[in-house]
Amino acid sequence: MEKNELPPDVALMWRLREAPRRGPKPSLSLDDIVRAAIEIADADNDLGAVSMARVAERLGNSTMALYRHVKSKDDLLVLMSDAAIERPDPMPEGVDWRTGLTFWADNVLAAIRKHRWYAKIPISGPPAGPNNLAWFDAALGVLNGTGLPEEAKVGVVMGLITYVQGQIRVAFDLAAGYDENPAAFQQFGATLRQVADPRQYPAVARLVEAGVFDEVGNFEDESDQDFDFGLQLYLDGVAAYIDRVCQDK
Amino acid sequence: MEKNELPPDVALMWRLREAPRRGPKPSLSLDDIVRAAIEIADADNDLGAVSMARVAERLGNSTMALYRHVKSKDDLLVLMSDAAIERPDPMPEGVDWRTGLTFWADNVLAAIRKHRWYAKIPISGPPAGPNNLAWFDAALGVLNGTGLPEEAKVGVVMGLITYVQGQIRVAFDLAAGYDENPAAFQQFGATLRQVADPRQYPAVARLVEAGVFDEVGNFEDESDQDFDFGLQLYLDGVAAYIDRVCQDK
DNA sequence: CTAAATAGCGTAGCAGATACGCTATATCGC
DNA sequence: GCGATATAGCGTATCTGCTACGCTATTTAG
Repeated sequence: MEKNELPPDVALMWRLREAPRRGPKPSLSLDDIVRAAIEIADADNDLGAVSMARVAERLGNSTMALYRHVKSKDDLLVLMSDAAIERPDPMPEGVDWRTGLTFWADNVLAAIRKHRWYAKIPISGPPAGPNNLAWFDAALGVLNGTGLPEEAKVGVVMGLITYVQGQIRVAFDLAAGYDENPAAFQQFGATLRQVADPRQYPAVARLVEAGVFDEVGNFEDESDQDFDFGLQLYLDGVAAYIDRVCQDK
Repeated sequence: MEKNELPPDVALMWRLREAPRRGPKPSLSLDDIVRAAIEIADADNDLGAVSMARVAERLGNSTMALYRHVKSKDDLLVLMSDAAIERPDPMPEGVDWRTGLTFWADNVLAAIRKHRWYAKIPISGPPAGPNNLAWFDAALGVLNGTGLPEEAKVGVVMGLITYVQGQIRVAFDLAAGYDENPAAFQQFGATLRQVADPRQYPAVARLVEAGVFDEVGNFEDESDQDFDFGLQLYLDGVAAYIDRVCQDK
């Protein structure tokens, strides 16, 4: 298996292009481009604000110059997503797996909260970027002490990733919607009250009756609490699973 | 609280526009438009194929005619997403909560698998469409026999929704990527072998050593298995939670 | 010194969303 | 009935954005 058999986009992500020999010195670097794109997305808090023209403008270059460094805009988005999550914070020494995974999950959310547009980037392939891989590695490493077989570790981590990705999609997309139109959220209880016919939606109607939707607290706090509640339920399940597997040994 | 205080997009979704009095008979209906848009997205298996022009063409109308029925394309997307998930299958009689939630989750996945583009539609507000609400209601209803307080039911269901949304994002986005470029997936193991330096990525390197990425089975089957594994872990956690709460009583 | 490879860029084509205003049509109040 | 009025459909035009193509200048291999 040779180096050149790597798919070109992966090679790009790992910065594995062999140094070119002839031609003018590049005035742009891939890192500059990715950084500029991230800055634009951050500044506007909106992935839609990233256009090739705007990225080029920020770098003082022409639009088409970017295409010497990325194959397409989609390419750039993938590079942005790997760059934006950076690296996980170092895991505290000697923590048990449960503390470690909770730390990890909170860490992911904190990293992505800095770049809310992350949720909007299409996942087009396996997570092959260096930063993504570092996160994956960190989560796996936490399970080293558990005695789970490798396959099982992957399953547990995949489940965790799935849950975290769900939170990213649900909570961050919603947060973007909230910024755009807070009224829709504040009216949600009232809307349901009008629209949730108790015959068709008995369980929802009961919630409305119980006033569950009436107090509108801090949006982010609540979604963090919901996330943590669900996460702990999942980890309870993992704990039971570890007991089960290790008992058999 | 009057009917007219509903946000206009919500009113649209619930088809609550009062019958207009004057003007020509509409030759287009909102339902036609939404149905046509869904058919296009399904046929191309790609949300990007849905353009206002193409939807109009399929209906034999001009592009701009659509704008008499939807405010914007984003509006149309939201309507599509609520319409596409239809209603949940009726819950089998007398099932326990665990069977019920598993049934529900599998049901969601099956419903969305018919419309893979669903994952790409931005969530811009609380899930206020009639079909979405029906799903929410169904999941809540399953927990009726458990004795959990209303707030706790919401938490459990929100966690489940989060996990399911994660699966939708991860698995379905990946499936789309797979269709586009299967090679990237088949090479994934080999790619990691080259790129996963054991010093930087010890846990991943161990997986590679163990050959976890070597056999490439059926993509959808595997992702279903992963989903179910994680789901059962979560439900184990819910079971423990229910025990805890009901013991206190 | 010449050939080859490469960086940047100007132009242009194409697709897509949608604002605006026009025309025809149906209904309301009289 | 009859005008006033609101509404449906649509043609045109504008604006934004991605990117193919080809030119020029630059650098280095041989």
